[in-house]
Amino acid sequence: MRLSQYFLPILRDNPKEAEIVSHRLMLRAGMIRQEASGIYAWLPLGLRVLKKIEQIVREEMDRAGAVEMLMPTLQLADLWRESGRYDAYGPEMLRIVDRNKREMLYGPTNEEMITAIFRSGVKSYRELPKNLYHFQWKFRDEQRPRFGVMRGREFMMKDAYSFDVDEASARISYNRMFVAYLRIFARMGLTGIPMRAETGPIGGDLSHEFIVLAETGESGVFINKDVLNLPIPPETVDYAGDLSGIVTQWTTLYAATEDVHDAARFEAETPEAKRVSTRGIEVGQVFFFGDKYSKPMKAMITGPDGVERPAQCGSYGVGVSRLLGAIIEASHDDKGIIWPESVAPFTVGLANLKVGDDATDAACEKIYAALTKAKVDVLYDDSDDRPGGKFAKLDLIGLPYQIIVGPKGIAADEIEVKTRATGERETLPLGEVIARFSGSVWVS
RNA sequence: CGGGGCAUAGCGCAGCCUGGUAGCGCGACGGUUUUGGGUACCGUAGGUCGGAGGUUCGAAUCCUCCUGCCCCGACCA
Repeated sequence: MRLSQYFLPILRDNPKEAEIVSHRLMLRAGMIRQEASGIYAWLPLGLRVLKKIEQIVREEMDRAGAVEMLMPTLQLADLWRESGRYDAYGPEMLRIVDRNKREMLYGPTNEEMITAIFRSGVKSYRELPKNLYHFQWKFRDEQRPRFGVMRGREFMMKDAYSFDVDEASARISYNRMFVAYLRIFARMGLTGIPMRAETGPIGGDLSHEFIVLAETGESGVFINKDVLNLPIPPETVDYAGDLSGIVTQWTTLYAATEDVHDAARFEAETPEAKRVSTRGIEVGQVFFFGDKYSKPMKAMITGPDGVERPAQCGSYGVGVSRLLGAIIEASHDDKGIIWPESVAPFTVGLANLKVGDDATDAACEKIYAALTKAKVDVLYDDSDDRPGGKFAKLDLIGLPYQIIVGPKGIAADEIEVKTRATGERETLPLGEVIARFSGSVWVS
């Protein structure tokens, strides 16, 4: 992409409304624009990252055996009356009346709808288990939106719903999601730590929140720091096999948010030197809730014994739009964002330091064409901005690699390649730069 | 939802107390400079002062109401 054709409204000053670093950087880097309190337009650069995150989640969900679909944002109030939640949900739910005076709502979640869909299509235990998911915008009319996309009113969420014949098999479904979540966050360069969460009236041990550690996080957390070094399940993990060993490994060491924190137990289980008390951002949650919706909504399954029982269900959320904020909180410096390569909006930023100089222009065009052909995402800064401005802009938007082409370097057949994360620079001849980034053996 | 604040040019702000018809920095645009970590100089454009009403000869400025936004707390993916 040529910057001259792109839409990248960089802000040089900090907008006064942005308090925390991820919010400031997203506004300054031209990723989002606020349209109303807690509601954002996703500008081209922000949308690219959102899509990258979505794709990682999709790949891991599919790998774990879940099936993608798409449910609408608007739902009928009557559906929510079936579960009793229409009245139970407070003013957080945005209620809408259509032209025919039908009561509707902008969905804050989809348990009711998925249960209705499921019950119309599945009747027998032979068709189970099932896990259906979608990516969709949700709306919760928060009393106090803040922190940019980390706590907006409109937000993108991946929500999955599992259906099983009994609790034992539901536990297997739960474990699959648990393992998939470990991989999802790791692929984004985050350590998503599963923590004991409140299970509400259902009880049991099948509820975990996945938390990314960050000083600016909204909840206090207490962990045994060894949990940070546990192994992430590999891509080849067998989702058809027994995953309970992995789940046990990740749930044995102490890790809990302040709501469920048990100080006495923390101290008893965790050597003093290993105790860490910090803050975190919730980026996902896995939850088994049994027949909470399937029972009142009569989503019945006939078992092998011929008896009908409500399906045993769980739901599994990932805060997709919130993850942008979480990743930036975890990965930035005083110059700007440092994107992990897996979610970066572009892999390479190509800076032409002297647009109009024949040799520099030609070298940039050659690199741009070669990398584009090799399917490397390149943002080519072909503007006539000052060199200093280009450097600052590339550092701000945080692309993993910068290829810097100027007349001085070209004269010596030297092109500078800078790695954003480390600040490391090396100079290479043009041919090697192209080979390095377009070769199939590229090592980052 | 309780408490506190803000609203003046694209962004950040001054002017308001003590009414006299709007200003600064950055950015944008046009030049000069040909430049390797947001360069310097010259010039230009851009604002119904959030909205409505009121007081006054006269309101960005004083009064009332409304709207939007932010911060602290309670609440939350």
